[in-house]
Amino acid sequence: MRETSRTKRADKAGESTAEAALKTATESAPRRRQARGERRIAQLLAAAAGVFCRTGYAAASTNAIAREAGVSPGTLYQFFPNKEAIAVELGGQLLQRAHEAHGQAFLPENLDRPLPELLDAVLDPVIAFNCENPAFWALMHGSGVPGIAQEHDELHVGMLARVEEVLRACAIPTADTNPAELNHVAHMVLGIVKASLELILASEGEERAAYVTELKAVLFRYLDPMITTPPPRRPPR
Amino acid sequence: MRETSRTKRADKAGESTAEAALKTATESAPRRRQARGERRIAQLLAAAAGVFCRTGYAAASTNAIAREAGVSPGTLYQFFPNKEAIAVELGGQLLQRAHEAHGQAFLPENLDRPLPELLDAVLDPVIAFNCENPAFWALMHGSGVPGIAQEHDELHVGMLARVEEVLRACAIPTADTNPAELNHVAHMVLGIVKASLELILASEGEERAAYVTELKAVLFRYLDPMITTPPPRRPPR
Amino acid sequence: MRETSRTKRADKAGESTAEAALKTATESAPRRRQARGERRIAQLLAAAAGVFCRTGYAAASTNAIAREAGVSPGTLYQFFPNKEAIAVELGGQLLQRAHEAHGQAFLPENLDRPLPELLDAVLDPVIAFNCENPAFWALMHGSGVPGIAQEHDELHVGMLARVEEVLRACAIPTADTNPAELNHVAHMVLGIVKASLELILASEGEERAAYVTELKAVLFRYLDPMITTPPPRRPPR
Amino acid sequence: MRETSRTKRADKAGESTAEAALKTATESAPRRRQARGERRIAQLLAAAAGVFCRTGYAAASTNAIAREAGVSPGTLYQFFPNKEAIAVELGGQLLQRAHEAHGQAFLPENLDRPLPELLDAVLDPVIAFNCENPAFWALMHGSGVPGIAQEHDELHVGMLARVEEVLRACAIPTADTNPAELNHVAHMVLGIVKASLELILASEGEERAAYVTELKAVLFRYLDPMITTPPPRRPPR
DNA sequence: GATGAATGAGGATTCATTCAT
DNA sequence: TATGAATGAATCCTCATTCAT
Repeated sequence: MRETSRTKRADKAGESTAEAALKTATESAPRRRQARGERRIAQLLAAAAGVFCRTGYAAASTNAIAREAGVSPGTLYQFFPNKEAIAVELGGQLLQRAHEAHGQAFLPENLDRPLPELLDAVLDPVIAFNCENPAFWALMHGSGVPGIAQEHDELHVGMLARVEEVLRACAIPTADTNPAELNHVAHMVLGIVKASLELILASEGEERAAYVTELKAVLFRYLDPMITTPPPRRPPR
Repeated sequence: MRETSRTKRADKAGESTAEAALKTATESAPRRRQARGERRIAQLLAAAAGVFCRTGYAAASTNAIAREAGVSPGTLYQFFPNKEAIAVELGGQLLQRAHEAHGQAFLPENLDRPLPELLDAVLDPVIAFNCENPAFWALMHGSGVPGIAQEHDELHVGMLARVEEVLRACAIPTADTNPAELNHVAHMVLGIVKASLELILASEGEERAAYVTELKAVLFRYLDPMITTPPPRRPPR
Repeated sequence: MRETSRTKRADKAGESTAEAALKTATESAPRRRQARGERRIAQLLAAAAGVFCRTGYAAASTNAIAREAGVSPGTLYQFFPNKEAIAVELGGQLLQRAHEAHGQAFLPENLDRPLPELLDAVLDPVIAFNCENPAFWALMHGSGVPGIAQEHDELHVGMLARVEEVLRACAIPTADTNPAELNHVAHMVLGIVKASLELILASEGEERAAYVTELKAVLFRYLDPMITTPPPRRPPR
Repeated sequence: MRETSRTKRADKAGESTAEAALKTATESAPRRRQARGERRIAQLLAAAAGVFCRTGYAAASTNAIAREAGVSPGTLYQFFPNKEAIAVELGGQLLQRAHEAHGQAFLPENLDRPLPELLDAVLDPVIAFNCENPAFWALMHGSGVPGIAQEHDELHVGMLARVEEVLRACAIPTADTNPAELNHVAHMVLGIVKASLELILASEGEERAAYVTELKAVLFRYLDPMITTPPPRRPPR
């Protein structure tokens, strides 16, 4: 009954290249208009990020977002069919960037390193990303939006998979015999990271650094005993 | 101008002594009526707990709570001056029970035990309490209600203090030199417990047990190296 | 659709004397009950007077009246079918007393006195009554209750008639030729009295006395030129 | 936490200069839109005036006002933050016009005229204003709104001052010796005017004219004896 | 595209009134 | 009778969403 779907921008994005070619002649004006549209969207999403951060998704009113973006509510609805779509789009973008950050975190070569280095390599980008995009938490945590929940779940599942992958690569003995347990460990690791992230985001300066150190200590001590590896491990995949 | 306090009962203070005398003989009826009121309150709080659990405080409508309790909206307001008061009362009751559970958890004699037993002694009641009162999380986490936030903070500070106390009792070396670091460790411990609690609450049966075990493992491995007390420890699991 | 009518007490009041006679044997118990009922009604009306005085009729809640009377809302409805009935009953009682006061004010022999004495004789009881029954104004003025409005109108009409009567007795020349004008004068007199009454009620002590004097001065100077009766008059104050 | 002030418009402050530039060419459209808003406000205020007049402030529901204005309740709240603000705005506008009317009434040159002319000069504009703005009474009298009460008090105090000024100018002997008494006289005059105004507003045509005449007669006869200014006066009517 | 007015379904809360005890 | 809980319609107000310009 209600449109849960994407934004209207997606429709334009789906234009076939053929049509795009046809328009090259008169392209300057539309392009500018399209560019302005993009700017508006970015503007709106930035505003939404700010408002969501401050008040949470539920308490954020579309009017507040429009006002923060310096446009009228009508304009907002020119680009997003409803409030949820804003969150989904914003979540998507943040997710995209999160994936990039994580891609950088879970490099294959990291798997060969000793655990402390591995933790540095994986956690630092994740922490950095979250510090730079505080709205990410606000959205992913308890927005209650189905669309977001799905995205969040996808992200979560992805991260779980990556963590499990790392754990498997580190050759935890129980992992081979009991995949369920490995899953539990991965969940715990993720949970610990999230909990610490909250402390990290809430603090700054030296305190923040201290929490980062502490997080790594927790994970190191938790995971180190699980790791069989003396030396000989072969890169996964 | 607005009553923020408990219920609206006890308005009959102005009763003439004559009438009061008339009633002493037949006091059982009023008492039964009062009992009904208490039952309603319990009913309403239970309903509120359910609704808050499902939708969170902000999205919970008083009408929904009344409906869940099987009464009319007006009845709800006979016992609570406003939505917030319901949350505060419920939070207060849960807090009370939480304090009892925690009192049982942080017994002085536990401090002398080896870490694994200490963890069992402390965590088991906390976990049990949270499993039995899932609304506790829903309320304490992000209700946005000032009264609740205060209660939560008090609880949080109290728990931090207790954790620090335990840590200090276990003679963590850094604790003496650096109280700030001890505070960070306490925060981490609490964060880890909370994160795990979420996993524990979201699962059941064997999986839940597994997460409990995992939580204890995490904390043991995190804290054990900090403990000066020399010999008698045996890795858990 | 709604009972606008009298109270339930009225029903009992209407008991035929025959029935009353039948009951004389067992009268002591009922009489006490009835007496208690009367007390309750008096209690409730007193409470209503207070609340109406403080907040006005519209803003007065039945619960507040019951509370002020020290009884439960249910009890209030045992004696009055609805909020309006309370106002009507209270208005009726006050009106009764007002009529008594006015009856004392408009004595036939006063008509023969010189104007200053006449004014004293008429105004003093009216003023005294209103000072002693401040609820009278609160109710009569802008209660918006149809029943009250009617009572008020009756009172008003009655007073107008009496004032006209006095004026006519004083043989104002225009009164004979133009009854409409006489009516206007009566209205003005009443209006002036009411306006002054408000000032009188709002003040106390010497100030109140000053306003009383002023009121009489206004009326004297207004009416004196209209009076045919030639001889001996001396300006007041 | 809540906006008590004017309307919610003027939120577009954050507009980028780029868009602002785009619009300068087509400014007529926004202006027309704004004009529509102004019209709506006027419409709503007119509706409010009507409803307040009929039912009084307290009993007037915002939905009723919206309905009377032919708009939805939401629209009303687009322009006024709450019910009180409507009353305050309406009161303010009426007060403004009242001040203009009164400014016209209390011209300095009037003070030199004989009393009957002075009364004409002062009363006629006041009466005219009140006849044209019947909502003025409804609002100023017993709205119970703090904002209004303040406005009303200011008006009242202002009028008292003006009346006292006039009285002093007319060189009432007692005024010099006893300022308190002068104040009482001013209060009486105002009270008489108000009472008469009620009669005037409630009637029409010849009757209304008659009451106007009567009011002036009352005031003339009340004040004339107080005036020192020697001879030239002629009884009115 | 942009604007801001318009909409109306809800949500919190009150209160006159009724009812079981 | 007295009690106080129960009712539900009505009130003020909000906000996601739509529409005319």
